[in-house]
Amino acid sequence: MAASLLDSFFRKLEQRDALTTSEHEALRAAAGQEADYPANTDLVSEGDRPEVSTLVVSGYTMRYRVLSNGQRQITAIHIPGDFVDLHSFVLKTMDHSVGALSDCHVVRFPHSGLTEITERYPHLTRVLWLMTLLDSAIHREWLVAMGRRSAGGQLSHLVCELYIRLGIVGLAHDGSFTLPLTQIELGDALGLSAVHVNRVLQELRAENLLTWQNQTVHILDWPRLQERAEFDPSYLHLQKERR
Amino acid sequence: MAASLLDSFFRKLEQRDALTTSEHEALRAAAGQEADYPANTDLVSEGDRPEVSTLVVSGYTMRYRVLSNGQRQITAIHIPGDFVDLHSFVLKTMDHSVGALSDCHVVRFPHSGLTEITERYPHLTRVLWLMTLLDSAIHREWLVAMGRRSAGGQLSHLVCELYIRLGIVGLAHDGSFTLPLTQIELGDALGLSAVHVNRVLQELRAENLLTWQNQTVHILDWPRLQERAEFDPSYLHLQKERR
DNA sequence: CGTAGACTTGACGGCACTCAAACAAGGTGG
DNA sequence: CCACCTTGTTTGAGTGCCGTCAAGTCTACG
Repeated sequence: MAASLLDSFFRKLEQRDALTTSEHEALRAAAGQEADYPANTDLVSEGDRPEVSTLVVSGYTMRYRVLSNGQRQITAIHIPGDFVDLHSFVLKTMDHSVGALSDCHVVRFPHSGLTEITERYPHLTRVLWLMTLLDSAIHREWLVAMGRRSAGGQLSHLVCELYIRLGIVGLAHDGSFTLPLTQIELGDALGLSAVHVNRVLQELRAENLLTWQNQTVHILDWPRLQERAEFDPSYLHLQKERR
Repeated sequence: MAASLLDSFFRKLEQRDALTTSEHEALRAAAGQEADYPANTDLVSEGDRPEVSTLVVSGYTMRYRVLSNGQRQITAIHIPGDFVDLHSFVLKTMDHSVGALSDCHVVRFPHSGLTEITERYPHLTRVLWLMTLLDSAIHREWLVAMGRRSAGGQLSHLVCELYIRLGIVGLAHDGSFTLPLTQIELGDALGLSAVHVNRVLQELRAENLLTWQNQTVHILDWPRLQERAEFDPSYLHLQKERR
């Protein structure tokens, strides 16, 4: 039998806390319909008031906002096991859009079921809360990177972060992982122009830190890449704790 | 009798949802000791594992991280009525520090009491969750501003945001509010150098958009300032909703 | 084999940084 | 009461990172 739909999600959870059997069951019971989205389509749009929250099963997604002059800023990159809009369960209205970077398979959790979890499973509620706070911690780290790191440091930092996050759900091995981003999209995530992204990438390659071809990243020197990025994974809260 | 300790907090909550009397009571019961912090001291430090979460009663605070080269990035500015580290209740370990920008008075909520709220008051739990998600939404907006707005737009945007947030808790009137930030701190929040902050401020003054003296901001032309910032307050989720 | 999308390279310009010094204001001690 | 110091703001000069514009290359695909 194929891996369960929620496998990546459970791996992400179990990295941070232990769930009971009934909590696992409650989550499985709350899962609703599945859906597919081709690359470059929106899963949710700014202004929407979703009645469901969407968990990525496979594929890469992003949160983004577009300014009136057409400029775009990507504020988060999501991977399998991530809820892309769990916050809409509480915030109600989407203040940004979520788009598919690659073809995606997702499963939807009706808000009614999530409400029920908050009524009956306080610990599980805190763990779901935790999932949204991890996103928040990543936002903060991106702010630090954008505001105070060089372009090369910022890009290195993003690679380090994704390598760790993908490793947790089994999508990174031996320094390699898939990353279906064009250089334009990368620029939109880093707040840089595509041209400059290209040049910075070349620098990192020249320093023998990594290669990046065919949507595949190979990290050649993990310790030196971490140094380059001043990467400290504390903000990903990888320890198991009783929440 | 003076205004209650939790007044600003309740105003912030009531802006987004209606609380029952017993929910109000539960929050009041969860409040613990009060404390004072002089300006330029830390309320919480990176790496701490607080047993309490801190609500600002009066004064301004910030969240920040310092890089190895001494550069600092401020990732959030907090005002009265804000929890500065409610997320530590769930995340357990602080991945950044919280400092006082001015003299502050705070009240602490032991995590044990918050746990109890999550066990007995599901709706109130969702409202507390909401408070952390508002911070998250602000983080995203800062990311957009840093990545894709001009320095002048970014600074204008911050002023607009603070004006609205301070208005909710009654600390902004007729376009004016107190903001105890030096230009260095402002630069650390915007990801700019202090020198450049100074020049951008002069531009905004020259455009007759605002004045900024003695830690006091006067907005001279709110509509034009909003335009300059492309400010859309949707991300502050000001509507009252049943959460 | 032609086209579209992504990547790459070059020239040039400007926004924002650094370094440095001058100015303003408040606080302190002689 | 006034030197003196500290902190914050302002101004100037020079530099550089990064953006824009434009063109050319490479690859996938029909």
